Amino acid sequence: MTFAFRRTAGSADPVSPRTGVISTDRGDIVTPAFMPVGTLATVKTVSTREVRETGADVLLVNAYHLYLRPGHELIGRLGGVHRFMDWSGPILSDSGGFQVFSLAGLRKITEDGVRFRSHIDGSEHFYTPELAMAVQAALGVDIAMPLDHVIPGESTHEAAKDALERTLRWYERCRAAEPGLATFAIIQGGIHPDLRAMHAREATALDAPGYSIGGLSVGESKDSMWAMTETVTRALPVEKPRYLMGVGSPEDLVNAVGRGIDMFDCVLPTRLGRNGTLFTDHGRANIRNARFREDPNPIDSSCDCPACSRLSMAYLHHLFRNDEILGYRLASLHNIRYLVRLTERMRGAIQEDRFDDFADEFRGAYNAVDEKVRHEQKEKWVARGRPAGTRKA
RNA sequence: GCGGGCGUAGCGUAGUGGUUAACGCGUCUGGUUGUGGCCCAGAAGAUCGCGGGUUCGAACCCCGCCGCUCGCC
Repeated sequence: MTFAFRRTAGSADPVSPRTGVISTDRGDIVTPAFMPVGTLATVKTVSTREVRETGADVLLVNAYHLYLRPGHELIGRLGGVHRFMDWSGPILSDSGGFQVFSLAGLRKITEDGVRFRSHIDGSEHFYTPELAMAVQAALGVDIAMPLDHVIPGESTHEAAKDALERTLRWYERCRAAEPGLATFAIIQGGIHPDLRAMHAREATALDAPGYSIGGLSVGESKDSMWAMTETVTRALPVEKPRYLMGVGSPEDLVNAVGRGIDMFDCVLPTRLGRNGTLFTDHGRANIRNARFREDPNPIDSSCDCPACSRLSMAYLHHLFRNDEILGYRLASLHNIRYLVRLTERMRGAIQEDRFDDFADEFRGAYNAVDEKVRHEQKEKWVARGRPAGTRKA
């Protein structure tokens, strides 16, 4: 299996924006890249052909979910996950470490692995680094994640240190179990800068094909999220791809690329899409809002997704008001296309060495509407004689 | 025509003498970050069918009227 990353633009500063190309047997991934999430071997509500048309190079699937149902061995017998879901491009799988942490019941973590109960039927399972890798190998993915020990965001230094040391040991077991798989190292450490830096340095010494930053965007403040991201990217080698797991929103993508991140995955575009929230350059728009009832314009006139190129906001509004499935699909496609297009725009800006200007302009326009909404809310409170910015007691 | 039942927010209902009339849906507005389409949070909205009476106090008790509904001629 081939896996290679080459930078195509950007400086040698490890905490600065860059573009690149990841080469795999199933094609190239140009970076910065947004990876649509297809947890259960489906990007919810949309076909792989439609996902391909958004311009996404790579999809994400989840080993924990596919292990529990329908089973990695079954998918293996059917020719692997690419064939199963009909996606010929690269696929990255998450190991399931996060899901064991967030979904499963009765977790018991030992040095060997983690015993947990399925969130589906309560059945008991023992998930080990070796099993996580066997699952991902059976799926036949192009990039794998090691099993990591995920801990709550507010964990103490001691607990975070213990978890990251275990994650390091598990990483070595994962690579030994499936040496042929391109398996990234996941950097943990909670919100403790010294641990983050230490983990990044130790993982760098292991010469991983790429580095994932885990355990962020789980409730910590944005300030500490970006501080941790910088701490980690500063300690990572420039010539390897960096993947910020589970992030993010359009603002997050811009902020992360500015700090040298190359890859993202996030459920936000599809989850928000299913709930009627659409990304635009002027902030989020809730298509259910009454102001769109008769709006003949597309969501975003500069967008080339199926909804924006042919349909009005009034129609999308109508679909959502009636809980029509087509609405979920069109909104998901728009949001994915929006994030993919955002990565395209950022790549252009990096190549032309004007990323900072792009980022400033983007933030100004994207936050303008939020400011307006906040202002209107404040006016309403003031009009009711309530102190601005407070809630009813 | 006679007899019964019912009229409470846009809809469906709760409240049968005691603070400021409650709930669900709907409406309006936020939220959602290594995915269950859910869910969470907040807001607006009611001259309790109309008129009169009893009472310190009425959505609630009494009378009349109006409307809907069921049954019987």
